[in-house]
Formats: sequence, structure tokens, C-alpha cells
Amino acid sequence: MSVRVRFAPSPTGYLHIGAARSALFNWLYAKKTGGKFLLRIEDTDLQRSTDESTRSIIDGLEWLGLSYDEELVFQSANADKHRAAANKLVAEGKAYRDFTPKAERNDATVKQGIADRARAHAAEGVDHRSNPFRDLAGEESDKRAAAGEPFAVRLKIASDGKTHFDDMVYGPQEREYSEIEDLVLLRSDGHPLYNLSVVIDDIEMGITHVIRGQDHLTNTHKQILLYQALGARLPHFAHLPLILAPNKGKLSKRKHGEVVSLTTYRDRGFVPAAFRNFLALLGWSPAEGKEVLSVDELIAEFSLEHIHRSPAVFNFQENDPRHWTDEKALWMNAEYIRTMPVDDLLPMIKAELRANKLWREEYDEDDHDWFVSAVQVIRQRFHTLKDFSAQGRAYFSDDFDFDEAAVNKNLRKEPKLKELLPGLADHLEKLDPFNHDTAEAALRGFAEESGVKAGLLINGSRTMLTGQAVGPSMFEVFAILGQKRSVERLRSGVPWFDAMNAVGDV
RNA sequence: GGCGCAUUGGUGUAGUUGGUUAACACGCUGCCCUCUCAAGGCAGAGAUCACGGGUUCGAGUCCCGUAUGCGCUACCA
Repeated sequence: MSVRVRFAPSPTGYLHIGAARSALFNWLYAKKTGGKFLLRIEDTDLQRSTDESTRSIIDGLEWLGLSYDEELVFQSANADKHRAAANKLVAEGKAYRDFTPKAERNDATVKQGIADRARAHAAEGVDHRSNPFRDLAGEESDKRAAAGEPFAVRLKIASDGKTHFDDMVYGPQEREYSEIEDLVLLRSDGHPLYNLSVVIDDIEMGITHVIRGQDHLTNTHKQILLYQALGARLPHFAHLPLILAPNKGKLSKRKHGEVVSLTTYRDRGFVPAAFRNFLALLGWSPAEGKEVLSVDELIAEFSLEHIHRSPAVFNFQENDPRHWTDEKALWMNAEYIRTMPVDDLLPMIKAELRANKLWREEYDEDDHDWFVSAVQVIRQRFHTLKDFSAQGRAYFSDDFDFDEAAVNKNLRKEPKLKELLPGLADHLEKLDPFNHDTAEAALRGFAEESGVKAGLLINGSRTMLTGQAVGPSMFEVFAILGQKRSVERLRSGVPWFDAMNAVGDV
């Protein structure tokens, strides 16, 4: 039987990186086994589900390159099937109507409420099979239902025995029935609940392997009971270790903000392949040590056996712009930016420049070769796509900012540069041809005849031409910017002439 | 409260029939390269493998206990 896996997020917000990783692992498993990867939106919680969120999930998967097979399934569309299944279980005596009035719960205190109730039950000796309606006669139950009395439907779980399954990641698991309450399948308003819906939908969609977060590990036992009650064949289960915050707590948007949202990485200039690669390494590692892996390599290397069981910490420092997300993710992105095939990178840079009004159509036409060579040079030290429009701005526009510290360090510190730089411009202007080597010879010659170190002119030029203190080799910069712009910028004197006497504001 | 899962340097991980100085990547430090910053090369710091017992000639690897963290326990998903 061929593999069918699914990613089943609930559309109650942005796509969380933990969920994105689940999607990735499901997708990789499908590709690895030649199976199908399906997407199901679990929107049964109507109050909290939004179209916007669904949109962002789909966009996020697309951005990561995780395309799904077959039609997108909305769980809410199957509600009737879920209800029918529950009613069938009632008719078969495998589930029962519970006429106990619904207890109101406050979302904020549920966890505490659960613990309190459990403690109280233990103290009073109340067990999970003590529901008074559990063994209500069928006729009586039908009569009360027909009379319009509200009821929830609960699965009737046997008093003795245990469920077990062999998790593909966590190994053999078992749980006593006595630990499991008769779970509610249908709310008293007829609304099907999560455990019922997933099981029915997974059966319906022919899912063979359920790969999801470890937070569902213990729920699996309840779902197995449902599969059995429904007489359905069990899928294989594989649970994934959770991704935690640096303090080993839960990673949540509430507490940690946008670092946990996949779209943040897109918006902050990540190359999708780089982030996908990084995500793949959270909780899984390839058999061989190699960590930078193309999609094809990921697929070839991927196996559930190499997923490990302890939770992974997603390392980042809040309030520190330099370490706003995991350093390894940042490194991975830089690695991709400087080493990936330039043709794959170009469209992303184009989009970035376009968004900042720095794109010119000539870059696709007459100036294409120039554009490629400029990218080849500057991408070497960039970390995100954003850098192309920020630090890289001077390569694409004459309107760029000067870094204050760079101006102080490379220009203001040596007043002689006020004359030297225009002097250098005069020499460069005469060059024919103008290129890396001739520019270097001219600069070094001029430095010697002026009695100054070449480095002084080089660093001064860097700041005059790019506004920055750091960047590629200066002669490469001259070559990229070309003779005309190099000469103009050397003569412009903008950032420091005026500021020398004045207040220092550029 | 109960049940479950986990615990290897700061982080991600390797180590899966128990057997040399616990390996790799990111990060960090230093040196080289050099016009700056990266990249790259070289060198280095950093782990009594959560803790305590036990089994064994020998344990990160097996067993028991403890602690800590996380998850589940709901007419949430």
C-alpha cells in the first residue's frame, strides 16, 4: 500500500515554525517513499479559525516548497460525516448519550481545573467509568433524546485492558484504559470534537502514516480506541519532538513574538531552501555528517529512524537584533546566499530590489551581465536577502546613506583625504581601460607619489563609494561601479566636507 | 493529582550487539591571509554524557530510584 501522509494544521493564526517542521517531515517522508502528501485544514473550531490564517498556511507551505497532492480538505466540510459516525457508534452501543448538563469552563484556568478535578476524583474514589448515563437503556436514551433533552456523545471505553501501539519514533507505547476518560465525540450542540474528526478524516483520506508533534503522543491511545470502535485499520504513528524556546518553555507567539512565525523568515530575507534545510535539522540528522543539503539530498537522506526523541531548543535572544533568531539559521541562510547557483538567487534579489524601488528593467536585459557580476561580488558577505537593498544599496542607486561610524573612521580621521580623494579621482578618470587591475595600479601609484599608505585611500574610497566601512575588495568595487560613478563619488565629498565644520550630522 | 515522554559542551546533533584520549556543525577565542569586513586555512577553550545507586572485568550506552523540563489529562485543537 502506498504511503499517504498529511499535514493538518488548525487555522488559528500564523504558521508556527514547529508546525512548518511537521509539514516538512511529512512531505519528506512522502517524497522519500513515493507517496502522497495531503493538506487538511482543521477548522472545526469556527470561532478561532480564520481565512487569513488558512491563506498564510498555504502561502507558507508554498514558500517552503512543500506542495501538496490532491484537493485541499477542510475539516468543517466533513462535520456531517463525523456526526453520522458518532451516531452509528451510539446505535451500535459503542458510544452513549451523556445527558449531564454541560459544565462551563474558563479557557484561562482549564489546566488548573483539570488537575483539581482529577485530584478530587481520586480523593472521592470516582473512576472514569462512573458516568451514570454510560449504561442507560437504549430506549430510555432514545426517548430522552427525542424529547429534545440536550446530550453529548461519549465513547464507551472498556474498564479493563490497555491500548498499545509502536511509535516509529518513540517506540512501544501503552496505556491502561483506566487512565482514559470516556471521551466526548459530539458536543451537546452537535459539534464534532477533535479526536473524532481527525480519526474519521484520516480514515476517509486513506492516511497510512500519521506524523505529528509529540504533544499528541498520549492522545493517540484515544484515537486508537476510536479506530477500533469504527472497525478501521490503524495507521502507523510517528511523533516528532517538540521545539522549545531558549528557556526550554513552550515556544509561543504570545511570549516570543514573530520569531516563531514562518512568514517572519520570508519577510526578513531568508532563502526558503536555507530555512527548510535548517528546519530539517531540528530533531533530525542525516546519517552522514553533512548538514547543508539540497532538497534532493534531504529526500534521499531522510528517515524516521534518525529522528530523535528529546525536544529541540530553538535558540535566539530576545531584544538582541543581531541574534533575533537562531544563529545557525542565520549562518545557513548566509551559506545559501553565497554558495547557491546564482540563477536561483537572482529572482529573489530582484523581488527584494523591486520592493525597495531599486530594480531597473535593464538588469534583466542589457545590464544583465553587470548585474550578475555585482551580485557575485556582494553576496559573499551578505546574510539575508534584505542586505541587498540595505548594505547593498550603493551598488544599485546613487542615493544611499553613509554610515556615521564609517565616515568617522575612514574619512574624518585624516583631513588630507579631502584633497587626496579628488586627486585619486583625477587619476582614475584618465584610465583606459578601467578595470580591477588598472584601478589598483593607479591607486597604489598615487598613494606612493602622495606619500601615504594605500590602505588610507582604499578605506576612504570604500566609504565614499559605498557609504560603509566594510565590503568587498575595493578594486572589485571600482570595477563594479565603473569609472564614471567611481570618479563622481570620490569627488562628491558629501559626507564629510560639510560636516567637518558643521555639527557632524550627515 | 495521575499518566506519558525526555535529559550528551552555550545551541543543533553523532555516538542504537556496553570496550581506545566522547565526534561533527553553529557560536566563541587566537593566529594566518589581507585594503576593511566576511569567506577560507590553522590552532584552541568549552561535556566528570542531569543526579544517585546497581549489573559488569568494563556503561553516555543496560536496570532501579531521584530531580528537572515538557506533554496529555477539556462538551480546546
